[in-house]
Amino acid sequence: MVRAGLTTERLVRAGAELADEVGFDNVTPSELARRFGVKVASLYSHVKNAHDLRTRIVLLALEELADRAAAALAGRSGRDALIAFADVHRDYARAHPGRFAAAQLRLDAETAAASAGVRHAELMRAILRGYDLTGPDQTHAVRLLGSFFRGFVALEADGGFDHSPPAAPESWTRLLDVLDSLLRDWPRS
Amino acid sequence: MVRAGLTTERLVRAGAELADEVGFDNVTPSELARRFGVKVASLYSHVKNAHDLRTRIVLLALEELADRAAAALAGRSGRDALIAFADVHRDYARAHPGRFAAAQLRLDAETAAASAGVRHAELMRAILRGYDLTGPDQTHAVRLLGSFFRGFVALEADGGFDHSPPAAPESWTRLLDVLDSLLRDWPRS
DNA sequence: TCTCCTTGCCTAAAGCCTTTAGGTAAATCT
DNA sequence: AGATTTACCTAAAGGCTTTAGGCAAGGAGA
Repeated sequence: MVRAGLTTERLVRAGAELADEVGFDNVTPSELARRFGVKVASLYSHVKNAHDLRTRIVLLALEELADRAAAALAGRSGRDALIAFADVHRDYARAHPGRFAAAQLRLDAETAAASAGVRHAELMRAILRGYDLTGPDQTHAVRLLGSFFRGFVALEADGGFDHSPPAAPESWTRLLDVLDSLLRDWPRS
Repeated sequence: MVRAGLTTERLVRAGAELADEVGFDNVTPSELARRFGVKVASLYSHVKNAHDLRTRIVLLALEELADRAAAALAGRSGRDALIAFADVHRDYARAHPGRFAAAQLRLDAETAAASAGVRHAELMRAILRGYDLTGPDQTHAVRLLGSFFRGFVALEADGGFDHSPPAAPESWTRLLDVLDSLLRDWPRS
C-alpha cells in the first residue's frame, strides 16, 4: 500500500485548486479523496469535517489575497495604489474564481479576527493615507471601496455585465478614476 | 389520508420563508417536505428538482425586490430616489436575509433575461435620470451603484462592519450622501 | 348517486455524501 | 530489530436527492 502523503496543508491546497475548477460549493471531502486516490475516511485524520476543510480554504484565499495586495501596494500611493489594489482583487478573482468566492464567505467572529481579513482592512487604510481623509470619513471611505470592489468583482464574475456595453473592464478603469477623484475631493458633511 | 394541498407556488413561498429562517443554502426538498408533513418524493410533482426549487426562490426574491423598489421610487427623484432605492434593498436584506442571499445568486443567461433582474437595471437608470448622466457614464454609474449596494449590504449582513465604529447605518447614510454628491458632480473624463 | 379519470401523495429503492469506530501496515524512532 | 506512531483502510450508520410505480381522494359527467 503506497501512501498518498496526505497532510492538512496538501488537502487545503488541493481543495483550493478544486474550488477554482468546479466552484467552491462543489468542494467536498468525497471529491477531494477521489483526486488523491484515497478513501474518504482517510481525510478525517487531517481535517475535522467538511466545514473545517472549507474554512481552511477560505483562510488560505484571504492570506493569498492579502499577500498579493501588500506586494502590489509597496512603493505606490494615491491613484496608483488604488488601482493596483483593485486590480489585484480583480486579477485574483479571474485567476482563482473558486478561491475568490471562498474569500467572500462569512466566518464566525473568532476565526475572522484571526484571519488575514484584518490585514485587508489595514491595507485599505494605507491606501487612504494617500488622500486627505481622517476619522470617521476614512472608515466610511474604506467601506465604500470595500463594498465596491467586492460587489463589482462578484457581479463581473457572475456575468452580470456581459449583456450590455460597455464591457466590464472599461467600467472598471473608469470607475476607479471616478473613485480616485471622489477621494481627492471628498465632500465634507 | 388528508392531502396537504401542495402547489408549486406554495412550495416556493414556503421555501423562501425557510431560506429566511435557516439560510438559503439549507433550503432542501427534505426540509421542505418535513414542514409540509409530506414525503419528499411528493414534492417532485410540483418542482423538477432541488435546483429548480432554488431557482424559483431566486426569481421570487427578485420580483419582490423589484416591486418594492418600484413602489419606493414612485414620485421621487435625485437624492430622495437614491436613498429610497438603497433603503429598500437594505430593509429587504434585513427582513428577508435568505431571500436576499437568493437574489444575489447567479442565474443562467436565459433565466436571468426572463427575470425581474431586468427591471432592477431599469429602475437604477430611472434614478440616474435625476442626475445629468448620459451615455457610457450612465452605465458606469449604474454599475457603481449596483456594486456598492450589493457589496455593502452583503458585508453588513455578514457582520463585516460589526467590530469597529462607526456603526453600519451611519456609514450607509453618509455614503449615500457622498454618492449623491458624486453623481451630481460627476467627474468628466 | 355512481363511475371515471385526473392527480396528489405514498412506498420502495438506488446512488451519493458525511462522519465515526476500529483495524492493518508502513514509516519512524531508539 | 523492536516499539511506537501514524497513514490509510474497511465497515457501517444516517441523511439527502431522484426515479418508478401504486393507491386513493376529489372533481366531472351521466
